[in-house]
Amino acid sequence: MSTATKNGKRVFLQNEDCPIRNVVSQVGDKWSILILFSLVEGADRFNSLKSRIQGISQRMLTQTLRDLERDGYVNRTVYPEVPVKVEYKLTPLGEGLAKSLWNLVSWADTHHDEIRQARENYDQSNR
Amino acid sequence: MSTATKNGKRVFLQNEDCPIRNVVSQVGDKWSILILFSLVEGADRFNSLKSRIQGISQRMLTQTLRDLERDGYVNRTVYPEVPVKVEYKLTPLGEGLAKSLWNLVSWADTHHDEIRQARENYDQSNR
DNA sequence: CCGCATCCCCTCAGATACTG
DNA sequence: CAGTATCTGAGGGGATGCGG
Repeated sequence: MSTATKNGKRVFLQNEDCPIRNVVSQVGDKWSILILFSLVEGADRFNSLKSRIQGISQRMLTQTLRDLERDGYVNRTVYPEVPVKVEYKLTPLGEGLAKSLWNLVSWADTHHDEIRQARENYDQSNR
Repeated sequence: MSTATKNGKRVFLQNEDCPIRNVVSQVGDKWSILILFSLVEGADRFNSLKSRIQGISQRMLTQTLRDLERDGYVNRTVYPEVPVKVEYKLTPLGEGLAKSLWNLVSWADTHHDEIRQARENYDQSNR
């Protein structure tokens, strides 16, 4: 895991190739997970995605899709019709990622109230 | 999941309280996961964490620990010795989060090469 | 030992306008 | 329809110096 050990404790290496960072830093941004989970239900087109992911700008949708494509999570297919149609689809790698994210998402869903409660308590104590 | 449905497709709401965003935006930052996984092995002190997480600055370690504490993932205990000793420890909530992140991390580890390969291919094609 | 305060750069991301 | 280009403000995060 790009880790070493030092007096019995795991040390996380800073280096370029830490898999945790390489994956999480991509997936952890503001939009990637939402796009990923939108595409789990099947291929979809640019503007359809845009309307399903509320609040995303055209710019960020384009950019995030490019990044996801670059990492091999998403395939982009252009259908040269008029007007143009572009479809985005998860690759097997992308489906694997989404699957391994599912735990996290359902955990987040279950414990959401608990977290919000903790935040309130903390903010009240420290003001 | 803070989602609705529109002609058979899931729509992700933009609103304040999307659990996915609330959890992922915290955990998805540059350092949180590394700290979380460092603490899975047991409570630890500030400077020990600092030396285990290579490249983290004092500022970001402090700040990220505060955020994790605020969300209820981490407990902070001050031992008024001389010099002071401060210990950080996962709460049950934090342990639950770490556990649900484990899938993702091990997936990342397994597919790291595949992703790097995809990146290289993409970068070569688009230059 | 464990922080907080300050300064400062650089990237992220929204708004807007324009193309094939 | 599916983008690209440009401008801009907000904030993430490093470096450094001080304080209990």
